Amino acid sequence: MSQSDMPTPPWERPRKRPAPARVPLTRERIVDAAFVVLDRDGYERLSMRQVAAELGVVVSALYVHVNSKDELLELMYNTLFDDIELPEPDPGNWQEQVKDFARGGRRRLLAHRDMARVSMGHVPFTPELLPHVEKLFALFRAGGLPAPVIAIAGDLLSTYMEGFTMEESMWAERYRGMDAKSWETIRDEIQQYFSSLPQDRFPNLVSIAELMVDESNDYRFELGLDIIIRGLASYAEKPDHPGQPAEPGIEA
Amino acid sequence: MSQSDMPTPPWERPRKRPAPARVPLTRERIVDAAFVVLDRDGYERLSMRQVAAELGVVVSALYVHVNSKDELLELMYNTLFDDIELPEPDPGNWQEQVKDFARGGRRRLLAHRDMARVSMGHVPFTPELLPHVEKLFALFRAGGLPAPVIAIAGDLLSTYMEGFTMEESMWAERYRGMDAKSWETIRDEIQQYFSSLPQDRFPNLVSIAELMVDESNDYRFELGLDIIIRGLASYAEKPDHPGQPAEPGIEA
DNA sequence: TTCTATCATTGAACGGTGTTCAGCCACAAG
DNA sequence: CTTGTGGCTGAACACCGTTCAATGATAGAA
Repeated sequence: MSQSDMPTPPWERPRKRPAPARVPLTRERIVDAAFVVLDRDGYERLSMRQVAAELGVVVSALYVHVNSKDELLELMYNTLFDDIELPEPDPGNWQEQVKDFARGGRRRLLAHRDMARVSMGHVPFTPELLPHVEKLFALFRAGGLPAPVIAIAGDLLSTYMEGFTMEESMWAERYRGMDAKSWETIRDEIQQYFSSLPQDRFPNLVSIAELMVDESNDYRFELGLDIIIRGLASYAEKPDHPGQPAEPGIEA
Repeated sequence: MSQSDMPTPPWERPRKRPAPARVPLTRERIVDAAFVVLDRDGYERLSMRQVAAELGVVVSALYVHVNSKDELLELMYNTLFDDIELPEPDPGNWQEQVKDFARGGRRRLLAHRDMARVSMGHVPFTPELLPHVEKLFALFRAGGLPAPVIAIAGDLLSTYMEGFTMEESMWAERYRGMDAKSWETIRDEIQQYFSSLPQDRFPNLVSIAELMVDESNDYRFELGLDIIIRGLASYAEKPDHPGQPAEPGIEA
């Protein structure tokens, strides 16, 4: 550290390996540094230059290991699927298994600041992500869902996960750095704003507003999940009662 | 046009009002120009400077009417709700009414290139948008949905709309400017890629893949919509059979 | 040990971006 | 005719993603 700042004395022959000097740059170290920047500064300030600075390196060094910022963001997106262990499909428990998948997804998205924004606009169709999609589809299959329903169920689930988390973190971002007390104040102000709307023109908004502020995000996420799962389950071909595979366009 | 390029002859006294010279800048004209740029160049190239150029004006002139690029994007987002006419709630037809709302939303999102990206990350809670939210909530209310379900149903529907359309236009963007023939080729390649996956490791992916390529986006969107509506309807308090308001966590 | 080839890393540059601000100039009010 | 006022200009600031010639250190060959 401080040694390298000293001028080299003339009698000191340059050593073979002066030190482990620099840890070599790798894709993994770059992704790690990107997460440090993301967590500290947020998505808007996540730049190649900041990542390079975090690694104590000049920006162009990054481009040896990563082709573009887009590619770096994709690498960050891929980490969402690291260490996921989807369970063996259990036909009697597929609904809870699917829910657990979604809960885990939300947890991972919330683990890094603005991660939902990184995730948005990526599709898990890269080769290393396909096994996970396959296992999710297996859960749906175990539930007896017909093929066309499975083909859309993944999108439905992941857009909900990402969209909900996105909204969630947008609010978190807007009031970042507030202590619990001023957040209480804000919450009251929001609630009061909705309550102050003319009751005759916005009856539903007014009556719903307190729910949207009072209920925890966990509860709301869980409820949305239930709605989706119920909708999916309504298409299940019961092993006991086959037929009625329920074409779209036919009302329940 | 060409006259203004000519040097002014010395005998020509400067006229009081040489012409209606410039149409004055307004928020509306700026938003219109922004859409021209968006449709022509896409989201990535939508910059304040490009919008200014489109109006034949220097970039800093925009900031007299618009506080930031973010505000301009919000103005663009708000146009999604222009001229929407939500119908009077019909309890017997609420499901179709809600679907129509979603279909209209998708149509509007697809009407401008990359509009889904603009929309993403905005929440319809500005004062001018609240009436539309109110009317949507009224449809849910007419369907007999309990308050907590209504409070999440809007999010569910809009994240699906935006997420689906987003994915849809990402594919469109990737193969922009291709004629129908080469698109057929691409489609075959995608299908062949999925079919070439090892059948023993990806049985579901392989069997679903052809659906995801064959079925039209319209069909898939409609199916996802059906799933959501069915899930919502399962929470409806039937006027005939009250009770069982269906708390989340209770399986259907 | 010395030379050499390779490749990660540097530093500078290019052409963009959002945003600010002192000044200018046309127009409307007094 | 004078005086504001306010929309517009042009220049500047501090960033951004990306490229590329030159450099430096390392590993292998001689």
